[in-house]
Amino acid sequence: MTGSRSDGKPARLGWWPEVRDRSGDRQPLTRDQIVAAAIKLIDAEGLEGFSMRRLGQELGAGATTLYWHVKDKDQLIDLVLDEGALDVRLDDDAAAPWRDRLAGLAREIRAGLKRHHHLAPLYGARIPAGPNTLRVMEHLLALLRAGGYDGEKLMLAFASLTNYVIGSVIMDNRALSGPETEGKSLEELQAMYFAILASLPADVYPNLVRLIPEAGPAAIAEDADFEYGLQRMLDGMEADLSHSDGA
Amino acid sequence: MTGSRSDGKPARLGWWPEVRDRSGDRQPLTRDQIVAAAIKLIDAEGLEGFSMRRLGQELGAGATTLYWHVKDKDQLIDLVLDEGALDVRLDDDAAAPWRDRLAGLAREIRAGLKRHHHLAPLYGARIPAGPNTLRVMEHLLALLRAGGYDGEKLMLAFASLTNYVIGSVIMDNRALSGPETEGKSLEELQAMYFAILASLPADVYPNLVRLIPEAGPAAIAEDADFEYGLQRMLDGMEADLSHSDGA
DNA sequence: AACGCTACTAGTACGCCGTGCGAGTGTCAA
DNA sequence: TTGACACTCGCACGGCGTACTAGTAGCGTT
Repeated sequence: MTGSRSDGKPARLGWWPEVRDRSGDRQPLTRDQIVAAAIKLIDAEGLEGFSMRRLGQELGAGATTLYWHVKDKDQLIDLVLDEGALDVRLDDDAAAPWRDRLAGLAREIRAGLKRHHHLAPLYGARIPAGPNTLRVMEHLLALLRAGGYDGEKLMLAFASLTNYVIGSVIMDNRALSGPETEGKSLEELQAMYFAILASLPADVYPNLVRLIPEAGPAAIAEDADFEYGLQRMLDGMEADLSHSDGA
Repeated sequence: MTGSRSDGKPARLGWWPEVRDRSGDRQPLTRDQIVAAAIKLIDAEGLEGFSMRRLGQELGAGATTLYWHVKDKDQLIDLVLDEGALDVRLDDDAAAPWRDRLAGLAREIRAGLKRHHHLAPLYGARIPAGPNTLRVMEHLLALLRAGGYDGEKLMLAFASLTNYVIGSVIMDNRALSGPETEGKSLEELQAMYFAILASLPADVYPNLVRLIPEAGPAAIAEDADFEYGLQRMLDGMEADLSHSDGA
């Protein structure tokens, strides 16, 4: 390998500045590679650690090289959101009861969003209208329609459901203000939050102080609050639909 | 007023470089002033236009002066959130039906959050545990408890409701990705979004294409979607409570 | 074999950003 | 008069997004 002289090329002296042989890694960067690396970087380091320079470094490329494949940091983020957060499997069982299918889809979307939880703050800033997003939206709309939603109410139900799902994801991922929260995990942050609530003056905030101890572990479990609100909203939707049927 | 010589101080020559007389504006900067100016600046220019340098300039102070009053940009943002977004009036009518009081409070919180709509993306990043936030939380908890919520379910209902309210605010304020959205108003952004949906291939996204035309103006009206989901969730909550009562 | 076109890479530089540091300045108590 | 304190601010550092421009590799054409 090194210094072989019979490959048809002139011998090269090791200490002499050679042209770098890049025949091997010459396959150029692709946008997909960049997006994938960005997702990986954000998952690993959070949004703080994500910069164009850093991403280029991660790819073994110059920072400005990325700008040939991508217009903007914003555009890259849109791609990341659509690729990373909205890659949701949509294989629901058409034979199952409508309500269960709807709940399953809502859970699926939530799980997709939570899969890359550092992206959560971005949902509040951008509407990614990419293929994955549109596919999920279309699927949800079709399901709502299958349950009897139509016309004006279809849009209202659609918006309400997405508002709730995204809201629940965002609320799960917020960093507590005040105390130092740098390298803390979500569980640690939650524990800190609970400690603060418990330490409040009980005469001013009687309900806040009692909230966590009274709730017990079941209410604190992952997805418990999401599930409760989801079921209540579905309750209301079913009732509303059957009421409209009767009218 | 100008040049009066009888005030006990030596006469000053107008053209001679005097020590700046700051006895008038010498009242030092306060944290409250800074927070108020930050809110005003963000309201006027959005989060993009908000920087410590810019804020200092707005206050006629050096950028680094702010750091005597405030630890961090992050800390300042926490203060801004608590002051600006959570200053909600909590004067509800205790004689009104429980459900109406709850709906009113939810609307009030939403309206407070929307009052400074550029702050919306920040709700997804920070939990402000300041006095205003805590006051609103306490009030909502008390109201839920008054309706019959208790123990484990109190926390679940509380979280579900706040998830939904905040989710709805955030979703209202997102900028559409893709097209240029720089100086656009929210209405213009919404119109652009609708246009994109309408332009989708109808064979792949049949429901998305029909969504807006079929929904009509009533479904697009401000707060219409929020109100629908809120009512459905309250439906479900009431049903759940009465069911628990009976059991 | 030579040329030119296109796809792609990357260094430099500009104007922002948050903020640590240290040197200042006015006020008031001793 | 002195000294402590409250408060202000310029400077500088390292990092950011990205416009611009000069480059290089590979390929199709001549």
